[in-house]
Amino acid sequence: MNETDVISALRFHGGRVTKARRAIIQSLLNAKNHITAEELVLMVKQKYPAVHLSTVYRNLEELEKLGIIRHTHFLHSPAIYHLEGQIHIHLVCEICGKIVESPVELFSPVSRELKKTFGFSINFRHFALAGRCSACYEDN
Amino acid sequence: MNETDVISALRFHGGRVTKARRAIIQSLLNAKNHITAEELVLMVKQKYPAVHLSTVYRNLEELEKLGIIRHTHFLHSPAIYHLEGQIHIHLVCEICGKIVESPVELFSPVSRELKKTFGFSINFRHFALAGRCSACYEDN
DNA sequence: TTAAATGCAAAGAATTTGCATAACA
DNA sequence: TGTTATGCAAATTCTTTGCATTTAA
Repeated sequence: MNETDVISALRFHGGRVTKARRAIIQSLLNAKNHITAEELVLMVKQKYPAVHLSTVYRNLEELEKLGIIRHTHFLHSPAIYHLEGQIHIHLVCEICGKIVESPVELFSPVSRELKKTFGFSINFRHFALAGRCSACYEDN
Repeated sequence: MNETDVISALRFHGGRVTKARRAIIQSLLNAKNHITAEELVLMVKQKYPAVHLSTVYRNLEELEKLGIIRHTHFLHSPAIYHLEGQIHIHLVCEICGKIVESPVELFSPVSRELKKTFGFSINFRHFALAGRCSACYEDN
C-alpha cells in the first residue's frame, strides 16, 4: 500500500485530492508505527501549517471507511491509527504506559472458544488490552 | 459485602460518613448489576436531590481505592462500576450494544501465554472487549 | 460550476478539579 | 474545632459538527 494506491482508492470513491489530504496520507505512510491524530497533524503542519486537526480526523475517518487504516483505543489516551496491514494486538501497561504488540494468533484459541460458547466474534484490535508489564508487575 | 462492611472500611481509612456517601453506598449495593455514575446519581437523587455527579465520581474513586468496587470501560460509553466480587469479562457488540458476560476462566490460557511470552499480566476487566454478537455477525 | 473538502470555532460526552461552604468526628 | 466531604461551576481531553469559504474536477 503506497501513496498512489491510496489516492486511487479515494478517487474511485468520488474523493478529491487536496493538498491537505495528500500530506495527511504521506505522513501516515511515513509513520512506520501507529500514530495519534495529534501527532499526525504536527507532521502535516510542518509542510502545511494551516491544516486543522478536524481535517485530520475527517480524513482518518474517510481512510478507515475505505479499509486503508484502522484505529485502536488506548486506556485513557487518544486513539492510534495504523495501516490495515500491520495487525497486532496492543497490550498497554496501566502503570508505566509501555506498549507491547502481540501477534493475533495468540488469541485464536480464546476467540474460537468465545465464538463457540457465546456466539461472540471478538475484535481484539479495537481496544488495547490493559495490564502490567513485567517490571511494574513485580513492583506491586 | 454489605453496608456495614463498607462503612467500616471507610472509617478505618479515616473517611467520614455523610448522608450523600451513605446513600451512594446503599444505591451501589442495591444495584444488582453494574451501574454507571449517571445512573447512580439518579438513584441517589431520589432521596437526596442535592447530591452532585461529581460527588458520586469522588465516592466511586474512593471506594475503588478501598478495593470495594471496580470499573470497566465500554466502547464509547460511560464506565460501569460493580462490586469487586462480581467478576466477569464484558463483551460488547459494536453494532447493537448487546453485552455478554464471560467467566474469567475462559481467558486463563491466553493470560498464561501472554505472561510467559511477554511478561505481561493482562487485566481483562478494565476494558470491555468489543466484537459482534451472533445476530449482528450474520447480518454483516 | 458545483459538489466535496477545509478551517475555524463551538459543541459534545465523560470525567476531573478548584474553591468556598457545610458537616462529620 | 479542624479536617474531610460536598455542591457548584468551570476546566480537561479527545473527538465531532455546523457553517461559511475555498478548491478540485
